[in-house]
Amino acid sequence: MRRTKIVDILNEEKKGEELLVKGWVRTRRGNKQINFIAVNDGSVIHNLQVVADVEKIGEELLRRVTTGAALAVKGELRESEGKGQSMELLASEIEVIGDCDPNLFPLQPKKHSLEFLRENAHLRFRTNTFSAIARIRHAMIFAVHKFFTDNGFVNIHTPIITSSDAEGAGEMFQVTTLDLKNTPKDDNGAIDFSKDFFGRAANLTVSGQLEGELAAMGLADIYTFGPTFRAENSNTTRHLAEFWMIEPEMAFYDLNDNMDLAERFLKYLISYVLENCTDDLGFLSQRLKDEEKNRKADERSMDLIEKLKFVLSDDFVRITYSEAIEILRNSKPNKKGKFSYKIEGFGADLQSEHERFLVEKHFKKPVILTDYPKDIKAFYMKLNEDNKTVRAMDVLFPQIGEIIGGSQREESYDKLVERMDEMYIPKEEMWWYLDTRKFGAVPHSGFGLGFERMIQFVTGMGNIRDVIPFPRTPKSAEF
RNA sequence: UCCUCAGUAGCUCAGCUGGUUAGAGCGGCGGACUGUUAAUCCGUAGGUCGUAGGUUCAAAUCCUACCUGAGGAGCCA
Repeated sequence: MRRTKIVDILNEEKKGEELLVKGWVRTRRGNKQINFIAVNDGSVIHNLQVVADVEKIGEELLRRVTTGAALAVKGELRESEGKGQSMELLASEIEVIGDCDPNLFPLQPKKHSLEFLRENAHLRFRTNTFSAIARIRHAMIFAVHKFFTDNGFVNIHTPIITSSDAEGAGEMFQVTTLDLKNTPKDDNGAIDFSKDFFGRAANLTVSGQLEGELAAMGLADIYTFGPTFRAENSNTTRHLAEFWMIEPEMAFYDLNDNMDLAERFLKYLISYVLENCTDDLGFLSQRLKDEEKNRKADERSMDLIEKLKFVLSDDFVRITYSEAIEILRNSKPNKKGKFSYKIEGFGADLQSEHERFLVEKHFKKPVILTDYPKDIKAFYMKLNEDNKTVRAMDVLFPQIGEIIGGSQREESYDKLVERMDEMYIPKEEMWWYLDTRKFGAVPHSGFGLGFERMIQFVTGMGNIRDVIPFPRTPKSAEF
């Protein structure tokens, strides 16, 4: 007999059928005559209630039906006599596939803290919250590929190991096969990487952008979707040392085209999840509501699903950095000295408190900031005519902050070289990048979306370590 | 990396202005209950009070260092 997934039982008319169900026990309760077993098989957030006649199934076997144990249950699907569910499986036969010692199994049929579950990341797929997040994460992975495929983009696998250390996106993890206890030295006493595996120093990538640009200069519209590594000692709820990034790069796109695509892309992902992950979103939404009960009324945030629909319904606000500075300079908190960092005028780097003010208080919707001062942005961004600002764009979301960073790229060879000199970027190593500005250079643009931050927004999870199965952060690489 | 807070039973936490034998709820186990929904009721076991040092007649409680975790900041996605 073939096993039926619980998701299919709930979605299809199977009343009266003899079925085989396999899954893990969430809870068992009952009395001497009858037991109720909540079984979950990961296919859907809902459990299937298995009804076991104690005499028929046997007390001995039911004793082994503990929270966490794996079962195979044969029985007839029928309408439930109880109230909490419409269907239930009346067991004719139960097999314990895998026992689970209730004294040792860490997960109990009760609420656990997210911190505790993080320490038990190997088992947290058994919980409602994490199975919901995992299914939503999967749906979004699919939606990313679908969006770009439908729009004629080509997916490019950019290298995970790179030898370029000029990308400037952050501290890098070194990759080496040298014996760390006995590293070869050159004449100056420095480590001689010519003896290393690649014949040069190598790192884990911090961004696929530069290679993505190469591909866009032939395929026109490409995107990458891969792991990215930052060795920054960042200890926050929105940073990981290993995270997944989506980086589209488009030839013939200017900054406006870039913003249009970014907005359309984000809205597509949200609407895809709204349409396809109704049950899981509903669960997470309720979870947040329960959590918010402990908070003061004015600190409570919008319902998760409402919040997602709200983002879809409005255009994102698009303003320049200079306009944002003016708004902030004249804002109440700035005048009253409520900001930790006072805004005086052009040139200031926006702090999270300022971004949050713009998004959550002033506009109350996602904001795209453009045309930042060149001094606080990367070398490859296209210089504006004012010679002061660059065609950068940051998409700011409530709670998350910067979810997308992008720009129109500098396509002029001379200007790019000038910027690299100003910022001490070694040109020799970047000959291949500069080549694209020599041979048929065209205006082009792109952006990077932190995938986990997007999942945070969609699931409402406060800590980024809870939206990736096995988070890598400073001092933490368990599992 | 900086600031703040926390670390006591399997989990969530109380005890902390030093003073008998360290508590509760949940979970586990045993029992009761003819349909339960985080079932309910009765009983029961379970602790090197994060680690190391110090102060004291006496430390879960005070001090120092370290480790771990959380929140915020910076860096960014």
